[in-house]
Amino acid sequence: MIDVAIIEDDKDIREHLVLLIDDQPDFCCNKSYHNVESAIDHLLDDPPDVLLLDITLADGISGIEGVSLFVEKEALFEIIMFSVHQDDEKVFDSLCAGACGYLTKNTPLPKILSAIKEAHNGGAPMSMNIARMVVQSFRSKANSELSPREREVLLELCNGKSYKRVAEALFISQDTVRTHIRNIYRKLEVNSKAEAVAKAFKDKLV
Amino acid sequence: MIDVAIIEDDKDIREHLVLLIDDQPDFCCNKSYHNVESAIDHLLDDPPDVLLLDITLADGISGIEGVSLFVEKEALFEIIMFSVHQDDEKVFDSLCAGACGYLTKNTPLPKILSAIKEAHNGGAPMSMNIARMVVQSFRSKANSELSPREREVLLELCNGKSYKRVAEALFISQDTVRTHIRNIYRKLEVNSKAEAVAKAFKDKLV
DNA sequence: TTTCGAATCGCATGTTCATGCGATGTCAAA
DNA sequence: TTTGACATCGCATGAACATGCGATTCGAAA
Repeated sequence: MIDVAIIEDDKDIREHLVLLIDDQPDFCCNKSYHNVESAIDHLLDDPPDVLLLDITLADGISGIEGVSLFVEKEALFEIIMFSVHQDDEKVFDSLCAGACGYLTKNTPLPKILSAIKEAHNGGAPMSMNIARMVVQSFRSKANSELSPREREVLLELCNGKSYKRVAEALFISQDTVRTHIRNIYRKLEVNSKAEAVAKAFKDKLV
Repeated sequence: MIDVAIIEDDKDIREHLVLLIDDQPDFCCNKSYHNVESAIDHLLDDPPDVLLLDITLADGISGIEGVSLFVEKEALFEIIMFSVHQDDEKVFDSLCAGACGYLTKNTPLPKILSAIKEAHNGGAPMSMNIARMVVQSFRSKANSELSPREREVLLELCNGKSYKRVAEALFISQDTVRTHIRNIYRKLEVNSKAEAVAKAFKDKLV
């Protein structure tokens, strides 16, 4: 028996979902709220197993801020975001904040139910295209304008090494390190170590 | 009708899978190989829709290197990794290389089939705990030992700004920037901009 | 066979940075 | 009401870095 809570500002959707979910044999759903403010104390006191959380709440705390709040307070339940949006930003912000899943609102009931089960069993249910976005975000750009040796040098920089220590690590002179870094800067269009390191992380060269 | 190819070094598993998948109404599976080397030319010439790729191949090119190869050659099919392993490294390396999904070998046939469908329809099928690992990897550590102002300064550093430009951006003197950075270094236990930036990215403070 | 990128090394100069030691004012918590 | 964290500012010095202009060698591609 999975105890499901819902925060959703649209009354129709909310009540509809509550009825449908509560009607299922293995689910119960008797905690529903129209915003985070009215839910938070209650949900912390009497935690459900899984929370379905709308992102776009009418006013006050947004769904994403809500996730952060629950995580800060060390809430015990899993949070699945429920949203019409599928912009990168909302998705990644939700997951960074601590949601374990993300469903778009067009998800049919059976999928919602299996997502809730999955979240409760330690999974990370996501709508198909959301999952693809998430996986895509890992793909490294493998910036191949850098030579192999330059990539090695950049990697050392990303580990915080000074010219001297890079030289030691790669068994070359500091002057050679200097030359490689010069070329790296030209190719990456930067002109400081910090910028090079930042670019390396942003472009997933590491 | 989804055309499935398999690279798997264990003869029993391979032949078993081929038979099971090919037997399904909406699937065909007549491309199976025991390693990447013997598959690559054929799969590039006559691409399937989806490739199930074992990670731990007996010898030669590993499954992960295989993904990189196919991606380099701009192969047209989706790749689902198929592995007994669920170490972070193998999973993330696979996705970084360009796989769109990751199944553990204990996955029952119906799940394998729906994963293949999902991959073919633009999804990113993953075993439950793999998906959770992937989602967890987004969670920001929100290192709160830094003060708000220090976080702002660090953010500017991550954008590659010099002390002077940070000072301009935050409307404070260079000396104040220096002080903040001093404190950031102490708290993050680093002693250079590059290290601080690297740590900021690694710890997802940005 | 010549050209070109990659990798190696050297030197010199000016800039930026790291770090030591100060200081003041505010605001909240103890 | 005193402590302590935060934010602000200042100065001085040595170390690290950025960048300019060289150079040689090697191997692959043209």
